[in-house]
Amino acid sequence: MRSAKDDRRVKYTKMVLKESFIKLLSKKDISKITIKEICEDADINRATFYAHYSDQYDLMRKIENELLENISSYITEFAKKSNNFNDVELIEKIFEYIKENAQLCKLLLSKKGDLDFQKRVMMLVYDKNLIDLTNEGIFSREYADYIYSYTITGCVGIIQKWLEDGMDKSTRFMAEMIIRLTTYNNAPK
Amino acid sequence: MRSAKDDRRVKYTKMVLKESFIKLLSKKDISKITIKEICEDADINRATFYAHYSDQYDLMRKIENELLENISSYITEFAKKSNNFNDVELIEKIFEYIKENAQLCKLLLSKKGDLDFQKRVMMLVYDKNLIDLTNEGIFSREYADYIYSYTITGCVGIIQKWLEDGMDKSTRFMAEMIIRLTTYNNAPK
DNA sequence: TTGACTATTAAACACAGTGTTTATTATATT
DNA sequence: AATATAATAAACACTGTGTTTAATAGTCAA
Repeated sequence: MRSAKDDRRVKYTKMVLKESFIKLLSKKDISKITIKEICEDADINRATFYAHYSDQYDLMRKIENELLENISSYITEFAKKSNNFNDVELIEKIFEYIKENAQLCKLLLSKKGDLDFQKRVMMLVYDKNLIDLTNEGIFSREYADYIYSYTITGCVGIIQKWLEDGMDKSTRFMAEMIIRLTTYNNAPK
Repeated sequence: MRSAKDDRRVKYTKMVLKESFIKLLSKKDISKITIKEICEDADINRATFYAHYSDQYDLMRKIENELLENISSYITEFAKKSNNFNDVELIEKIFEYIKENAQLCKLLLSKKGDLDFQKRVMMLVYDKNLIDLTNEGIFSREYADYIYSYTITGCVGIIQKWLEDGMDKSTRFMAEMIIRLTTYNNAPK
């Protein structure tokens, strides 16, 4: 069962292209990065780039999706190993992951990054693991949807600030704060 | 006191360039929009574009700043006219402005827009007019900063959802919800 | 290790858009 | 009406794009 995806050459090509792209992204905005430039840095033929990606934005999107998958399995792994954990610990895991992968995360989760992607990261936690506000009957349906949006984007803002400040607060401090801020008890039925 | 800014020709040039750019932006991503394309649509010489803007991102930034100023004066105007108003009414004004300028606001405030700009819009309200959480002594300084980030970006998320849903909730409904969500009473000193 | 497979390569291509300059024309302001 | 200057058309060299070609080199399964 031979697949191009498993070919060492392909793996190498994609790896170095991603590395060079990230290196460039830390220096300038994606709109100013050219494909020629990425390929020269990676020492990969330009035609080869086009065999895998349509442009720098496509490459970016694929890096984002990979990060998303990595965070997801990181959390799943944690949930499997420890059979007794609470919400704070789970959210702490997210912060730990970000800290361990700070270089990339700083680029993708900063205020210059793509908000839609950042929301998806937050949804990883909230969709699967946290209290469903509607089911608890605290809020009406129409309220719950808005609260969900508020919570998700609010958390994005928190993480951005944490990254901007050089991640000086502990992961535990952050996780506890998030839990506190996202637990509402002051809205009408 | 003659200034190039006041020249009718300049005003016209800038106006049609902005119009064409916004028209294009509603059809495709800014990264796919070329200066040649903008100029052809606006029927303006390309050299003239460069006399005013460095590229499409520069043009975008200037449109954003203008919108920001317009919202700001819209609010100031309201505050001047009515000598008795509360926070809900003030926030309602923001929603009203967005509704009145839906075409542009949908582009700049949507999830594809620039988060940093969107935060600045939210700060217009929060910095000047709403309760200073720290001063009230409810939160410690380090908490207050994070709560501020959470609140600002959270509000961005709410407005995005409102726009995505076709602004079907009333401006009053939205304003009251925002007030309710951004009034915290469950954090430690 | 061999042989089939295929990813990568260098080179070339036409093409589109960039950013700037030049002399000329058109318009605005006082 | 005179002066100032914004906008223009045309041309420029240049950079990057996306694709194609035939040759090369690396990979994997038997």
